[in-house]
Amino acid sequence: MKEDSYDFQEFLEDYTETSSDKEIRIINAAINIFSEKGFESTRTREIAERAGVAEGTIFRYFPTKDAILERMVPLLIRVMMPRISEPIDRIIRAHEADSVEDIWFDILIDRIKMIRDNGRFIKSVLPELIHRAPLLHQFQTSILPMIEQYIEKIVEYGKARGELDSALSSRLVMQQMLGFILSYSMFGGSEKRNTEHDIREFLQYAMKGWSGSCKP
Amino acid sequence: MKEDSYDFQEFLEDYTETSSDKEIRIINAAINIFSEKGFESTRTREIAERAGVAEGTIFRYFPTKDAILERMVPLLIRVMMPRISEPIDRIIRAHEADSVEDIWFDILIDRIKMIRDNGRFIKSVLPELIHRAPLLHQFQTSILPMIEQYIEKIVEYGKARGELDSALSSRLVMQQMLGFILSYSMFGGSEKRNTEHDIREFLQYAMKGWSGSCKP
DNA sequence: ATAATGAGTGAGTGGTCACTCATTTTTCAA
DNA sequence: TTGAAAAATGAGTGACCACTCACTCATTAT
Repeated sequence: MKEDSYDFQEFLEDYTETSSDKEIRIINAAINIFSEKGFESTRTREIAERAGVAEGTIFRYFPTKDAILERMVPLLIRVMMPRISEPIDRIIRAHEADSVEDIWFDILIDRIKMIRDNGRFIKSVLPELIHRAPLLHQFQTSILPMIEQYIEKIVEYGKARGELDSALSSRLVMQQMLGFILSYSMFGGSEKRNTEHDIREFLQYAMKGWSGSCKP
Repeated sequence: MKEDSYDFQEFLEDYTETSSDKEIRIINAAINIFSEKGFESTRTREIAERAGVAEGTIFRYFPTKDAILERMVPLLIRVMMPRISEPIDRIIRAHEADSVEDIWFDILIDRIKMIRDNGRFIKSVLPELIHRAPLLHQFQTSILPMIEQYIEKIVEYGKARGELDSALSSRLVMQQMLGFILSYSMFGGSEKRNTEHDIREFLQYAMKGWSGSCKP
């Protein structure tokens, strides 16, 4: 039942514009407890205790308990955005050097690492969005189109290099990539597997299917 | 905010051994409200109202509110089990007739249909398992090995027919299949897409990658 | 030295909610 | 028809919890 606490302190300082130490301590505590027991089962008293502040202090920074969660969503978006755009931008920089397979390898490694590193943060926010349509919508409309757009870029790049079938739709590729990341993070990653090997294996079969030419 | 109610009445009568009409009406109401607002935000009063019974009646059949959820998990397992085993058994019956691709097509069609048909049921139970390790474990240990075992069977069958690469691991196939179903149900299925076409498209590329021989 | 400020506090409050139980209604065997 | 047991009821209850507010006190301004 008892899990260790993770410290997002420094991390949060980079992503919030607040200078208040207390506010960050409150969010930090909330992330940890939400991820353990979920939003509804978490008591504001508990957040205060773990943050080392008085319960009243929470309500100086957040009008309601709900507001803590609402504040986390844009924060999660801000954390994920650069983790999505940076690797793709790396590709554009090293444009002609790499094969599409190598590009995807780097992206998948990075994405699975991100989910592991920020697992607690993601687990504290995402499950609560299921029954909160406005927050879910906020999240989806800022993250999904961005991913879509970047995947499209890579697919076009791969087609231009002749590495991908010209009829291949980027929607299908996105589906496959999201699917792999999802199922790997949910089921595959729990055991001590060799992630790099698993990704290579997945990509070799996927690329063979997606390639225009046939190299057996 | 307001969603229609679905009636699992008949459906539940097949899967519970209870003969009590009231108990089924309570579970039916609980499924609907849990799926709309989540377990913690649901009031027992509300369940009673929608079930058309008094609040006290709930506690004649369930010692606590938690027990309603706990009762749902084996129920969900019982619903999913035959939906997983039946299509595979169909394959074994029509053993030499179909190609692996056609078999998988039927399975994916069936699985995505199942998620759509039982979406409300699944949505009412699964999100609550995230922070309830014992229930999650109960669910995982009864569903996952079964899927694993059946996928393995099909992969062996495909290898024997020479349709699949002999080095292909069934773990990878399961990951891909789960991934497709997950991401399709979460993101792809919301728009009015042609599901059969999408599945065919996915399978054609996947099979091309997984095949031992090379037929361009 | 004194006053003003406001972040911080935590006991208190009003409302909510899961669960109880005394009472009423239904069931059904004799 | 009757009466005893079982089922159903819903007002009541105590515990709990998000949020409030009167007060403290360190810091800054005068």
